[in-house]
Amino acid sequence: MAHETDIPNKAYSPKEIEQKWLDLIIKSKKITSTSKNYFSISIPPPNVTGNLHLGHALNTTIQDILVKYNMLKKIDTLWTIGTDHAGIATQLLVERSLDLKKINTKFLSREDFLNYIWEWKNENGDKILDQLRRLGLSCSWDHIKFTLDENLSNSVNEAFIRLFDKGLIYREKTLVNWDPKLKTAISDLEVISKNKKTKLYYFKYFVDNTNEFIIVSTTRPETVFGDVAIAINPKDKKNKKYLGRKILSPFNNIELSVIEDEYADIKKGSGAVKITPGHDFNDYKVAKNHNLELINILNDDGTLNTNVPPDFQNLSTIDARDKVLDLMKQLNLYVEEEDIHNTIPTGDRSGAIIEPMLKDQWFVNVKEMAYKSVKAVRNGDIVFKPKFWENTFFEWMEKIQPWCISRQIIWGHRIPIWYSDDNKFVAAKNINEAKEKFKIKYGKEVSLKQDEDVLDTWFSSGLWPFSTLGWPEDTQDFRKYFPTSILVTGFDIIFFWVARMIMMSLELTNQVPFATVYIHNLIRDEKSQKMSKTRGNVVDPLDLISEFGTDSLRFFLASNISPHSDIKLSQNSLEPSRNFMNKIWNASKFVQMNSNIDRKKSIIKVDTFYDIWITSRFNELLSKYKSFLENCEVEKAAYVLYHFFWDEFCDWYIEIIKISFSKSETDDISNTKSIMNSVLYKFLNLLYPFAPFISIEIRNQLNFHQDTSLHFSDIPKPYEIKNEAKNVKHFKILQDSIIAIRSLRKNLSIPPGEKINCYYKTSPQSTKFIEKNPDLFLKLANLKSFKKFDDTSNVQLISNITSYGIISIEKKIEHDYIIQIKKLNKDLLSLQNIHDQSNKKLNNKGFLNSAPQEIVTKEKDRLDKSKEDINQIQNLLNQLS
RNA sequence: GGGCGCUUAGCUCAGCGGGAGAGCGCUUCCCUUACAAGGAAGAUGUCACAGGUUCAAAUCCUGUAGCGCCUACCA
Repeated sequence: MAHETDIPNKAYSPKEIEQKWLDLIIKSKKITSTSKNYFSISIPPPNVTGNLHLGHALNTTIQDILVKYNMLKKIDTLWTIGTDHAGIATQLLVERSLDLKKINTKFLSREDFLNYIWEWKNENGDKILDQLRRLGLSCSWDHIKFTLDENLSNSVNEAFIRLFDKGLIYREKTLVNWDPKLKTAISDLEVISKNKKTKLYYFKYFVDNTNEFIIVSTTRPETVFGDVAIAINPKDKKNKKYLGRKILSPFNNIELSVIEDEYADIKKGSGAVKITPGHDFNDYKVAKNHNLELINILNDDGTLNTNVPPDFQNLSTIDARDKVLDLMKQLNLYVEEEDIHNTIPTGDRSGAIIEPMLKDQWFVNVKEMAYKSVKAVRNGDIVFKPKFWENTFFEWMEKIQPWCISRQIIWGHRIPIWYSDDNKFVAAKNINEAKEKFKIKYGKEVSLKQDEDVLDTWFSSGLWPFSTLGWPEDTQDFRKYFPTSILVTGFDIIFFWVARMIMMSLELTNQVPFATVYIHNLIRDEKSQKMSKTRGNVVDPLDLISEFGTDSLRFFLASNISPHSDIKLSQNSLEPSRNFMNKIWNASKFVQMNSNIDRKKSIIKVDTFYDIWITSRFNELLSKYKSFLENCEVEKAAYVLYHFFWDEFCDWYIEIIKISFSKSETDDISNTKSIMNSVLYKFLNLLYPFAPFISIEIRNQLNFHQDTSLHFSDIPKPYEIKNEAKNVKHFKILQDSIIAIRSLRKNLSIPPGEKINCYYKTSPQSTKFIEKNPDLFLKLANLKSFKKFDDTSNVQLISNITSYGIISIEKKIEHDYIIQIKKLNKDLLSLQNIHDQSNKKLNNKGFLNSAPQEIVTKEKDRLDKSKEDINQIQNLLNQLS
């Protein structure tokens, strides 16, 4: 064993190389083509507070491969880049950092607070973009978008006003999801149901001040102050007698009536349910139907308000619950409690328990928009890949609720609604327009104030594919690149984002936002756990890049995409990709060392059987590669690149041409050198979208391209090949024979260094081919001689069978051929299995009648071949016994 | 509760109607001047289970079991 330190470093080291080419690779390249053909993507904008994680890396690598592939096709390509202002997340983050500086945001004016946030944004907002740049993405880096930029804000206002004018945006006082920690309304999507173990409590409520009582069960005793009724099911015989009777609430002396409603479930709890319409969505509906009043018992911060007895005021709901329970016990109203599993609504950003609260908020009526969106997907105007995601999309769209879009925070697009003192309002882009509109609508000029709230961040994200292109202005970009070609994103934001983009786009532009939605999966750790800071299992892509190189990371991601399962990342996941880069690096070194040819002079003639073979294999690669990428099958394209290069170009082609290079230069040899260079160069073109850094470096080291300031810019043409079939078959003879000899050598424990005599027995055509290329066989199998076996010769043999004939070596006394006998027996067994299967099929009339002719022919050939091989192998075994 | 997906080699996953595949790991041999991050030769599977459709099923259909994800107001 040599020590590692003794060996000069031959491995590919990506670091300097990637630095060297980064600028060139990310430099956006404008193709000025008059063709209407285009390829455009709008990136899922990362949060401005974001930090690069593997999800971004996967998502952008997929997009970049598609973009670079289309650039190779010389198609006019646009990939917009930018960030999302991430309203709540950003505001929270800046709040916290101000808190550290002892600045209390409660005492800041809106303007001052906003200034602080902008300051933060200007200092830190490019971090995620700088990190993304390191991946070598071909985005339009010179036109970075931000959802709060003037143009995009203009789109938001325009969208709001148009939807408002169509009556699709409206204001309503209703129950909303209220985050008491953030003190804002949030949409139903931002509420996460968490399963928790809680208790169900049973209480007595006395009827009409008698001794009769009804038992009511609840998980939220603290809401007793908001109760307005007790509901029972119409079919509930047990409780029916209480109908219409009055119950005096023991807590605030409010009279509760016992009402009948289908909502009450006989099987749940006691069958009687208290109705708290101020803080429960179901109860709210019941109350509406029965014209019940509504009591709000909570302050905006979630504590109990002045509608509850003084002792309970300003308590948190949790404290209030304990206190109510105590009181219940004191009053002898407490019956029992039961452990149950319950789902608790929590805020996705704050983690706080979400309270239904009665509030005035802005909503989008999305019902009709959702219907149109479903239609667009159903009739194929938009296609999901993989298709099964369409079901998820339909399911949500079909039960979609009005979208609450107003948020009581300051970082975001301020709602373009202007109020008069008497609460009349108009929607307008600015104060002047508002005044004009107000005058037209109400006939008077008054002072107006803009709504204090801002819009849900997803409202602006929903416009992203066209707002980034300049909509509503009739810009060149919008005309040229919209609808975008494809959206690449994770399944986790199908509802948040994809669905809303489709709805907004159809409503506002009358076009789909993209033709295809490509949904990819998540990256998890090796135990298949989600990566999260709390688990501490987050892998930083930048760490992977410094350890393995960007190209390795990209190639790893590209080759591990899987429609059905998440990508699992472990310690050595990137090794295969790194090894592949190293292989490419070293093979290129070989090409370089053997490229003493004049490239300009050499005319490529595909002549020798191995040149024909490798170019034929390349053509196959090329056609698969193209069809895979046209279908967004990135992982399959990566697979064929890998196996072409490693298994075919390196393991066979290079090994063979080495042998001819060791001879004195002939025309054939310099021709082969040209082919070798050409195949490598064409391969690099195809590799470029996957591994841009190493591709460009090798291209320039080998002087494949005179102008080093250029990207790769071609999809290579296939080779024109003559006599392909015959020569490919010859190549197969060579391969099979070599493998058979090596196998024999191994089974007989003949050292690799020992030259041996070898024999073959095959058809006249194959014989002719072998005789023409003796040295290839001698060198590749390390033989002393390779001769045609003559039955009359008096040599004893040990043999292997190949698809083209028999390969044998001389039997010697020292050979222990037990292993070889075992191998031949194994071959025999599998041949017999094939034989029996084929025989059975061909004796089956159903098969002969129903199967396609080509399958039947194939089966006959298979049977014949297996018969022949079985005979051969039995002979070979006889020789050894 | 509703929906979706998965179950194939020791591990991670392709294949999705006509001969069971890849990468890693494993066994044996080899530092052969492109590459030991390498080369060569190998071993390894009732394709979850049960029915059905078909001349033919890992592949299509139905059911069962287990796993995962999404979704839902359970007082």
